[in-house]
Amino acid sequence: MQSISLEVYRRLFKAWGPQHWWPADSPFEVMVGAVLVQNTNWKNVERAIQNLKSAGALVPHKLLGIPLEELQELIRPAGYFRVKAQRLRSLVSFFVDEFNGEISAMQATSHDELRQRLLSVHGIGPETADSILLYAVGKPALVVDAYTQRLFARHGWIPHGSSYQALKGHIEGELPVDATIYNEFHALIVQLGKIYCRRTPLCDGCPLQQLLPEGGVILEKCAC
DNA sequence: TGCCAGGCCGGGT
DNA sequence: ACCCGGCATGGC
Repeated sequence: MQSISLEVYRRLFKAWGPQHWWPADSPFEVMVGAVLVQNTNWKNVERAIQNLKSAGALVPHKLLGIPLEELQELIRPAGYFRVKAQRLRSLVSFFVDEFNGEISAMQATSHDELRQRLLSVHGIGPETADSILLYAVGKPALVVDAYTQRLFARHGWIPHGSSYQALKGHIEGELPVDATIYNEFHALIVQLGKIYCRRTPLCDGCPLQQLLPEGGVILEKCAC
């Protein structure tokens, strides 16, 4: 396969169509969700988001005005609530202080500079930064998550233990530089992970079945 | 009933 | 440059 990433994209998109990501009502909600979903089931994040909405806290200055302990209680369902409450404050303070709380100010910043500045925020690592770049700001930043790493490594498409940057670069090099494509690519991989992760063998019905090595040795157990 | 989810940080090799 | 323990709730 000349470009495995593009082939994966084609097959998943053909099978499942556009995923309409990120599931949120506003770019700010995307940023908040990107922190809350760190190593956490999205179902739990939905509760936390709903709590924030009910409290009217899904606006930068409102969120920053909430006492820390209160913020912790609102996001408790998302897990790591003490850590994440602080991370939310760091991110939102950054957003307000450096961009006046306006997404348009982020869009006016160059991709590389914005990524560096996001990474400098406490609690924002490579995946969260890329999620914000892509899904909140609309920049063409490919998001690599645990599913993607397992999928590509277990099929031998990249070496085991490849770094985030290595995999991101590899996939970006095989796809058109297009935020819409990157958006769907990551969303479709997550969908794949939700269905075929762990105990379910990647076999009958999986859109990627025909990409497997003959006999499916590598994927005998699991796709992720 | 345990295991794990759309990571990241800090301290130690 | 890696490796590891810690962080926490809710679903299956």
